[in-house]
Amino acid sequence: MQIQGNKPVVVSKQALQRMPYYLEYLKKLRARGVEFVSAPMIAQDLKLNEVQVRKDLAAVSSVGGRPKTGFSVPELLQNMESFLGYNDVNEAVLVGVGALGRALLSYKGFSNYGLKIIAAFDTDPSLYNTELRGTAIFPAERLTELCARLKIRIGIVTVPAGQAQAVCDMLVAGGVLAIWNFAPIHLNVPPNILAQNENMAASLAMLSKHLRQKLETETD
Amino acid sequence: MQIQGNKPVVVSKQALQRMPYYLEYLKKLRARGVEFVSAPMIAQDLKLNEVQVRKDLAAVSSVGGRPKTGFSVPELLQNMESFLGYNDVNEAVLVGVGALGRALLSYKGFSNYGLKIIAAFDTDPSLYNTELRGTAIFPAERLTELCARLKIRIGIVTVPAGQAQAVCDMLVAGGVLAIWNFAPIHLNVPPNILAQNENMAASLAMLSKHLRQKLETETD
DNA sequence: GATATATCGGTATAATAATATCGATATATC
DNA sequence: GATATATCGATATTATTATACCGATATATC
Repeated sequence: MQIQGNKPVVVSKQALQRMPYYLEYLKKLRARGVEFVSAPMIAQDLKLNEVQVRKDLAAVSSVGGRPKTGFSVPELLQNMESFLGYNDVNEAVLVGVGALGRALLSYKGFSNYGLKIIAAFDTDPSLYNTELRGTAIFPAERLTELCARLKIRIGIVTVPAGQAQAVCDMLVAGGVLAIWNFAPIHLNVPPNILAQNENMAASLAMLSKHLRQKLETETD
Repeated sequence: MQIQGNKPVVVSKQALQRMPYYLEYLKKLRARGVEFVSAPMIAQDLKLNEVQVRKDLAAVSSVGGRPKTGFSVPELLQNMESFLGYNDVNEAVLVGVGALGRALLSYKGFSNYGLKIIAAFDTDPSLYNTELRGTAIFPAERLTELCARLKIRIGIVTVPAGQAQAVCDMLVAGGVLAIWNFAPIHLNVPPNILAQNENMAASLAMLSKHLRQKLETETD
């Protein structure tokens, strides 16, 4: 719960996950020079419910929208970015320099989301003391120590499923507060620590199920 | 809705997304030689509600569990894999051979999920007629044509946000039925076509919000 | 073999999230 | 300046999902 002005605004998990889509959409509008946008308009373009959009916007926007006009695009953009915390930078470490780890290290876009990966870790000695796109790679044994020393708050886990829990424990021991987990397993973390799963296997499950249904009805 | 035996079993979206975690968990049990597992046991390990687990299992498992014993691990595993469709192979194309696209092409694990990427596309001519880990890269202009000819059903979109909708349209034109979208935008697709978003920006939003709350209460 | 009990499966309730409804109002239009 | 209306914001309803409850039963234990 967050207090803005004097009305308490609750944001559901789902709503929070929709925010990045609003943000991208608003950026597109700004690029086109659009000054105002209404909830029904956004709803139409993003294929969402009008009321849902209005509630979502109410949660982030300090200033209300105006009848017949809607919301100011630049204002909404600023509110959204500050709401999502993309303005202040969070430093992170990445553990597991495999294919996926490498891709994330190479991705420049994270700076737009307030994320900065400042070190990587792996167990492969041939990688030690090398760099990938400017990020140094350290031995996994030093994970806890370096997290603590550098006051790292975010750990990105891109190791195979079998090692993910061990890595997670090391991150927690190092004082990390939030973990972005790409392994398809449940991580046990203490309360107060967030384990956010990037559940690619779940996406694949959705794809697979959809396809099966389509192909079944096709052959009926 | 799915009919097994003669009782209709509905699987909620959320339940479907939990399945991969059950699957990995069951694999771990099998590796340890565990023969039976009960819903309360799974719930405890995966930090889920016992009833939820039982309902989820009921949705996939043709055979019920037994009091005092639970479910047979191998049986459950088999049911889960066939439920998720990981046994039959779906062919896919990938569009956008950037950092992320490369990572996905390099990832061997997709075969475990019944996914096989058989071609990649990009607009960079220097990539044409090259291969990445055995997957040929074609010009993006040929996307629709090749999808249709190869009867591809799944498209993986790893292009920047600005191009995602155009790529999506080409895939749909080529007869693709399901799209796995990594761009942080909403894709407009016809009904019957699934646009499954891998919403990494949403994960970052969750991380960012959690951190902000933690750090705020710390300084109070 | 009798008894106690862990677990199951079904039904009921509660919590959460999405959508519908409606009066109020600022602004575009005449 | 008067009027019509698009949009807002608040409240009510519905849908979905999660959790609690409870009788039935197979099996472990004595």
